[in-house]
Amino acid sequence: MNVGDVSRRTLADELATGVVELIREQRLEPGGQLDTVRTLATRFSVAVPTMREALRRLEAMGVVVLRHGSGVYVGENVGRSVLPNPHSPILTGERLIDLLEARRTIEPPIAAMAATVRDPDGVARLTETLDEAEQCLRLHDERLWIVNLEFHRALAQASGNTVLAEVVDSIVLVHAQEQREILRLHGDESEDFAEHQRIIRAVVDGSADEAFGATHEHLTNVIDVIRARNLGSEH
Amino acid sequence: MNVGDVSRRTLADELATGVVELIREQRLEPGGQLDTVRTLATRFSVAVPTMREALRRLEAMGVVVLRHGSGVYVGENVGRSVLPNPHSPILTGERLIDLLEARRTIEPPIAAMAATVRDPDGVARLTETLDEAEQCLRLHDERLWIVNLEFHRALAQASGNTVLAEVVDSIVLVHAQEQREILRLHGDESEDFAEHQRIIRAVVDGSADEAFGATHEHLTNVIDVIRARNLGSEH
DNA sequence: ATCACCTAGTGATCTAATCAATTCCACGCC
DNA sequence: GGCGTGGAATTGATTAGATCACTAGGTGAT
Repeated sequence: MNVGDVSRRTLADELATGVVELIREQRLEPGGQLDTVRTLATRFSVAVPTMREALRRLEAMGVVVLRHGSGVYVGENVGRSVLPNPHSPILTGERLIDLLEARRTIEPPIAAMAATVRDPDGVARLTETLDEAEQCLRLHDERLWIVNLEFHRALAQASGNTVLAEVVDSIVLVHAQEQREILRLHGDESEDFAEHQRIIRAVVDGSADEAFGATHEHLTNVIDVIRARNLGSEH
Repeated sequence: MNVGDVSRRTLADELATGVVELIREQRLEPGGQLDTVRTLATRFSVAVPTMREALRRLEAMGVVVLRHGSGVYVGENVGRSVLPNPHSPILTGERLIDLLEARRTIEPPIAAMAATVRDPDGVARLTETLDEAEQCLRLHDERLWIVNLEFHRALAQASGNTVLAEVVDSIVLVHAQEQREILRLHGDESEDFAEHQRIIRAVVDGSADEAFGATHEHLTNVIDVIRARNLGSEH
């Protein structure tokens, strides 16, 4: 996205924009159904493969979903500003540290906001992920790493700031495998869980400073573990 | 991107992944040329329109660029984790405040990092945007808002953290028009410029606290202006 | 050396057909 | 009457083939 770019746009690009505008005019929400590919092609006076190219663009952004045999639907990302790149390379070394340090920069103030706002739904969702994590711990369920991702996403949503929520969502999801590996390297799931508990308690108590500190400390611990491991693996 | 999603993938989706892997195998950098669409289709044993659909997906992410009459090239976003959604809705009201508050959360620590790191190239680029902004001010060049965007992007890059740089880049670019309107509503370009100057001076001086404070104050000022304007326009 | 023109290569779009998945409806059985 | 199954219709997915539009490189003329 180049602000001053005046290069010629393809028809597929124009059509993608046109479809998004149609979604907006029809006030369709995520999950809502659009016209069929063939009807959209007729509507915009183009061939079906051309409309398909446009829809593939939108599909890549999660703005639409094409269901074989069913139709075209509005995707969850239609209102989003920031997206994860599903083709992002696996982060290692310094890039992985960058990721964690970025999270350590962004997530503590998010936790403080969540403690300040104390939205009942946000808090409920947070507590829910904690319950799920506890169950995974008890049952030695390897889905724990997924539940941990959900915890961080829920925390960001509990901040009440949609842009920050999208940012954390994007970072956490696009590097889900890395997060999985990080939990493995951490080696102490119970301690990780306890740190999440401490963060939630601070949010529930409305203690913004404690929430900030707990989150910062939690992510610092993670960074330290990964740093030590990286140094180890490079000898 | 749903971590646990096991639904059937389309061929276009598989091909998109295949092309990205090819880019990686061939160690192509942004700007590097891939095989032609027809050759790629042959290589992956699919029809040309199917390969085109896959490439449209990748084009939407900025991972490839299709140049009419020339060929297929690797795009700038090939290594990125976080992307702006070019079809994002224009933010207004509370969503716009969310955007600004997100920036106020993320950018002050970024400025502090930039002051700590004090990378010569980063600082040079920052100073460059300041010179450009000064020129725009002097000549009453309306491109000032673009240069201001560049300032914030350069600041994020000067932090040395690639993930944070991508996040700021995404936020700032996807909502470029809103930023333009914000500068207009601000009404005092010279003051805005002076605040940017103060931030850069702090970075150059290696004063992390001052950089943090100056950035925080700058964005708080912007938020206050927009808040007052929003309250005004809703009566 | 530079500019203009032409050709070949390559992306862009179209037409038309067939294949594959989903949904809906009708019929039969319990 | 309700439920289950099968088939038809609808809709997305992919293919094959053709034509159009743009770019890059090479050659010839000035």
